Amino acid sequence: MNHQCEINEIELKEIKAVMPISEEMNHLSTLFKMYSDPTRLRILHVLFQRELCVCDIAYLLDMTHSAISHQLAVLRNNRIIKTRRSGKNIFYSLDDEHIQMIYNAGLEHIKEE
Amino acid sequence: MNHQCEINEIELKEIKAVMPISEEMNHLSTLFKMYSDPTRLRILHVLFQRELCVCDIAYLLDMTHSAISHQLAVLRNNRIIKTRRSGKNIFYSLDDEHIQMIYNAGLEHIKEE
DNA sequence: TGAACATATGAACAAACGTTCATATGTGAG
DNA sequence: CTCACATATGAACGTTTGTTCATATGTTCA
Repeated sequence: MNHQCEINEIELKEIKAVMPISEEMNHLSTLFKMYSDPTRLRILHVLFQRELCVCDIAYLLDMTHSAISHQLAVLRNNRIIKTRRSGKNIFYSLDDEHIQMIYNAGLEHIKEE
Repeated sequence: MNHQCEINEIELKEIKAVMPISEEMNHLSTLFKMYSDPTRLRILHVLFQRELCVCDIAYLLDMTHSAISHQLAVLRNNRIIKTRRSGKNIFYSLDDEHIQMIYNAGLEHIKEE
C-alpha cells in the first residue's frame, strides 16, 4: 500500500518492525470477546462469588436454561470457566485468577467517568 | 422463572441481592467490545507507542484508509481515543491510561497458556 | 479559486452473534 | 426400566458487526 503522509519514516519503520503477528491479536480479541456481552459478564459476576450450576445461574439472571447453557459452552470452549459434575448437576467455576483481574480492570475504567 | 435445583436458597438470594444492574453490565460489555476485534487491537497497539494519523495507521496495518477511519470513529465515539488536528492531518492518541492497562491484563492472560 | 491530499461518512453486503425452540443426552430415584 | 430432572446441542431467526465502495467534507498550497 502506498504511503504518502508519513510524519517520520524512520520511526514508522520501527513501529512496523514490532507489530505483533495477526494471530496473536486474533487470540487476544477472542479473549476480550468473551467479556463483550452483558449476559456473559453477568455470568462471570455470579461465578466470582461461588461455583454454580446452570439452573442457579438461569435463576439468578432470570433467563432460560438454554440461553445460559449456550453461553456457558462458549465460555468453556474458550477456557474461561471449567466444570465439575456432581450427580445431575454440573457446577461451573472460573478457570483462573486472570479472569477476574481483566473484569476488574474494565470495571475500574467505567467507574471513573 | 421457576427455580427447582437450588443448592442453597439463602446464599442464592444474597447473590441475587448484589446483582449489578443490567445497564452497568451493558456499559462494561461495550467497553470490552472495543477490544474484541483484531483490527482495533492493532490500532491500539500502535497508538500505545505514539500518536498517529489515519494515513500512518493504514500504512502500518496495511489496510484501507476507510476501514481504519471507520474503526477510529468507533473508538472515538466510545472515548477510547481522542483527536488533535494539525493542518490536513488528524492525530489520534489514547484517551487515558486505563486503556493500556486493560490491554495488558488480557495480554498477560493469553501469554500464560 | 482550484487541484491535491487527508479524513469522514453513508449505503450495501456478507459474516458473526445471541436467543429461542425443539430435541437429545445423561443422571438419580423409584 | 421408566420417569423426572439437569444440561447440551442443532437449526432457525433477527440483529449486529466489519469491510468495501462511492462520495462528501475540510485543509493546504499554488
